[in-house]
Amino acid sequence: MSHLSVTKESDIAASLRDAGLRPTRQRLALGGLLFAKGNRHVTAESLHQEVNKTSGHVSLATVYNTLHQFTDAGLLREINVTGSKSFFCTNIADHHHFYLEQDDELIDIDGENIRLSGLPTPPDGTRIDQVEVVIRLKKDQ
Amino acid sequence: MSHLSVTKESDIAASLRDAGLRPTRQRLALGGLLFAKGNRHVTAESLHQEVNKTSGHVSLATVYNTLHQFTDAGLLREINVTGSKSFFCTNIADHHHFYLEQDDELIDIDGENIRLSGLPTPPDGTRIDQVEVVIRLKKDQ
DNA sequence: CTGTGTGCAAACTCTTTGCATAAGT
DNA sequence: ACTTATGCAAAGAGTTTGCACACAG
Repeated sequence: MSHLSVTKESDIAASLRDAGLRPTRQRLALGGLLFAKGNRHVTAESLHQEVNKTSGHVSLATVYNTLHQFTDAGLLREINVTGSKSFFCTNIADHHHFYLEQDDELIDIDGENIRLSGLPTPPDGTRIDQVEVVIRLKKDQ
Repeated sequence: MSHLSVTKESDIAASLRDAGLRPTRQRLALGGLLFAKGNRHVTAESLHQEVNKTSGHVSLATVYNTLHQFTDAGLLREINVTGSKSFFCTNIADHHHFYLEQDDELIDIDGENIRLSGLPTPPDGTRIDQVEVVIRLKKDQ
């Protein structure tokens, strides 16, 4: 339950504590990469490579664990556009995505711009958890 | 390039030939299951089990190959809602989906009912390939 | 100290691939 | 006959798990 563009390490530590997560070296390193700059879209693999180039070593298993813990804590959102890997998105506000098929890359679309009308009512006994709009883009030619 | 609710085996054979696919026993069996009844959502695994209960044996690799060939031919649409497996949908008209998280199940939403407004223009050099709306549903309580 | 967190390697799921055999035209 | 399709088993990608060791409070 925190702000998104937390820059100072102490703020990240506080967000982690709020989420019931001990601010370990690994979590601080990953949180630093994820929340320092603006909105980002990472995969476990891409974040793993990044953290091991900049901060110290973090194992891939820990990257997976941490991404899921951050997601459960509401600090990240998980997005699935391809059948294989998952993206994790640091923008937890209501928003949608362009997906550049050739580059396998996501681009945020601000949520307030898009309006959906004519949604049918969900089946009985269910409620809407999330509305995901993915606009797949192909490069011209 | 064909109709969806093809019932007769000869029609399926014709659709396959139109798509440049030889009407083999396996493709006819899978096509029969996919296109005989109304709109369906299958996974490779579910279709594999189904075909091996009803028609003769078809290997899982062939089910995968066939699903992709049918998709390339425009007879199916591939949908990704979870990071792991893919769904294949026999409804190739413009439409969207409810996703029942607890049951890992898709439900069609007719495309003409939903209207999206406020879509930003795609980045330069790209064009919209497809707009996918997935409404994730949770069961009450 | 005590309980969490981490790293490694192995396991697991879904999917793709290589190659010999079978089947369609 | 000639070509394409199939089946199997192996390999591949992405992810998860079990367990011993390390670290935070």
